[in-house]
Amino acid sequence: MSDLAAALEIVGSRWALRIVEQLLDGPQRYGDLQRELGAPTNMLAMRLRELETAGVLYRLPLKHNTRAYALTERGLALRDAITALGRWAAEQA
Amino acid sequence: MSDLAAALEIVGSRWALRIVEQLLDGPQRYGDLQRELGAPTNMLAMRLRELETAGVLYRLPLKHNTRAYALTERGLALRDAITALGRWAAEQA
DNA sequence: CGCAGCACTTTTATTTTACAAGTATGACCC
DNA sequence: GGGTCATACTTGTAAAATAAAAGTGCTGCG
Repeated sequence: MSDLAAALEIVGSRWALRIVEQLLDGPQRYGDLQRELGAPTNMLAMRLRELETAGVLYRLPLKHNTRAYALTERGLALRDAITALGRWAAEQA
Repeated sequence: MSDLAAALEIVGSRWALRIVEQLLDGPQRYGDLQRELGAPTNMLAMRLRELETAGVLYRLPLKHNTRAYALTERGLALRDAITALGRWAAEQA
């Protein structure tokens, strides 16, 4: 399996990269992500679980029963790829 | 819609980026892509059609009834994003 | 004409995603 | 200490994307 294929196994599903992009601005809570992305809530929950076990992000406990999601170093390392894709879309003819 | 979301609309489906990656090595025929990628043939046909209308690749007629698929300039511009993703997967801990 | 290779299409099953509604937990208020 | 509220999910079901397998339509060749 090529490197690209390996990457897509982790962040190739529909919302994964968008979640990471959102978290590049800093840790955010579940409801914030949901509002910003407009992702279905069950998809968001599933992706967050997958990305957590993949070591891309982690849960950051806050007060009460709330928590925030934050990128690990491995998650932050996706910045280059995300900006590259964003730039590509932006440089439309 | 963010730039990233726009990019994923075009190359966010499961095989799209892998097809482009394969074509970065130069134009290839349908059967070659199929063998290299191991993609289902109906998916391959559908993605090629979509990527063609998106201006990422074009059909290059060869002899007989055969043709090759080649990247447009817009397709070639995806190289940065693809290598960034590949590098990310390769730098695993 | 019959056959073989290539580039697909069609059909059907399985998985993924979307949409809507419901549940669990704890804080806050009285 | 019971009711209400916000947050973070889960559950159930429908729609869509993907996978797997077989079939179709061209050439060109002998």
